[in-house]
Amino acid sequence: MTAITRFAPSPTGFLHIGGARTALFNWLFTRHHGGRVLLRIEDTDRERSTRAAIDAIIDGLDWLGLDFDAEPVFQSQRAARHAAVAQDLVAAGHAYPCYTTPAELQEMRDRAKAEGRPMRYDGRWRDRDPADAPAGVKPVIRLKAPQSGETVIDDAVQGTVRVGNEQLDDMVLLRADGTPTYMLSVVVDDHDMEITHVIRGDDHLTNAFRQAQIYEGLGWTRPVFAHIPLIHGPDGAKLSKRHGALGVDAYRDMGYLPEAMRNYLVRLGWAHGDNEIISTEQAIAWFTLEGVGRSPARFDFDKLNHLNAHYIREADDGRLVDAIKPRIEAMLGAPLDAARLERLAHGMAGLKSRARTLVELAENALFYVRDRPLPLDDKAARLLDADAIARLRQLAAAFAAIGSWDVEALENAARNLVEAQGWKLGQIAQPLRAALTGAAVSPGIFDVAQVLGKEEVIARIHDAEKTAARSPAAT
RNA sequence: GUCCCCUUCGUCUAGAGGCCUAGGACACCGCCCUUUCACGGCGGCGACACGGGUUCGAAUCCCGUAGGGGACGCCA
Repeated sequence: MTAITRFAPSPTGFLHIGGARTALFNWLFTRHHGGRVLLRIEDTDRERSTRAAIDAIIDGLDWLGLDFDAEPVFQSQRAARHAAVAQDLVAAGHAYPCYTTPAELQEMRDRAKAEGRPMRYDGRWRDRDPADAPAGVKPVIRLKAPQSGETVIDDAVQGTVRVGNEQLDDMVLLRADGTPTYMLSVVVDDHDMEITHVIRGDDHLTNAFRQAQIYEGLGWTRPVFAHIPLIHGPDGAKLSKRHGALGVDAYRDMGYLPEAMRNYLVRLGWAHGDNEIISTEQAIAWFTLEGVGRSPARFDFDKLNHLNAHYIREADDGRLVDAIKPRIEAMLGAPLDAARLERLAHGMAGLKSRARTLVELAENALFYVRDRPLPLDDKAARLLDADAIARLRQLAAAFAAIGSWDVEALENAARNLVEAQGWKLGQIAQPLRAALTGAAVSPGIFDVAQVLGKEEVIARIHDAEKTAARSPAAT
């Protein structure tokens, strides 16, 4: 099968997580079946569409690693084509000018509301002679929709969905000012772009009925529709700014890796057996519409974090250093020199199994590149009591005597000292950790010492002695 | 209100009539590993919304009920 799909956001805000998933599904689907994914910017609402939003969306898609097979189509530039199609429909007798005034429409709306039924245009100009047109009123063009029978959609995700045609009315195709409405634009663009599969959020499911009627009037064959469930917030309601409705750029800033994001998003509403860790290649190989669920899913940061931690562990050390460099420089307020970057690279193996996000990774890595003397957190300060300092002094002497500065030598030196003195390893390992990292938690302390180098280790131990002397830690 | 859709552990889900005393993952709780914290390993807690059918047999099929969501514009 050759598939042509499209992702069609309206640029009235950032690319939110639901849109990102819709884009992902379209992308996966076409990459799986072979074909093309297109991007169409639905910017016909010139009031609300902004260049900044367009850039944010394209930028977000790019970060997620979703590429398109052609330059984006801007819907606003196709208005003339849309209007021409509407006129064709009028000529063919499938649409007609309607001179109903806003006041009359309001009247219909009020009556509908009073009678407890949805507002439906009553078709008063449907078969009326345009010669009756009141002077000075610009008409809208409405579709002459079927009034009986039903419209049926065979949705690839939702199954067969049907609605009685009496539920639908003659929708506006062209506004009084001659501009096309969304319903018309979408149909014409999808047709002209030769879209074979329309994969979009199921908030569009009811629109599909009306669009099907337009296809009908035009005599065009319609694409396969696939309406995927929306992503909901933790409370089960539509994702709003209150919960996770952030732009994908916000997730980038929070330190998520694009591959983690893709893995998380593809598992939201789609499954392939019990597989959880799914590479993009794997997802392409496995992705089909049959695997898409019908019920909405809630966004869950815990699971995203878990996946992100996994992909951080898998990531190349150099890439991670590059990723946290700007974050660390921002925290330090100064650029990192080559020696410090080197330290980060060497320390990365121990760092990356302990971080769920790049933000955490950067924070945990800070001690490697900070200027001496290191600030101590409360727990570290408490670890460095007088006894601990005394032990550390002996440890420093043992370290100073080490010839080959490797992890094994460091650990042996420490263990020998512990044994000779009848201590427990923790009695020097924890104070050493406090002295070298300023915290009670860190990667393996001999690894840290190895990465820091002999000179720095001895110096940091001396710093700790001085600090402790200045303000004796409570016991 | 009307129409449409949805309903398996707290969350994401597997399940397409017997393989289900319902499986996996996240989270949570233990234990192991261990100098700390992670990682990893092992184990635990925990769900078929409810009520009727159909069937020898239902999480799976049908009908109701309840709950949730979405759509009802000369917005997209």
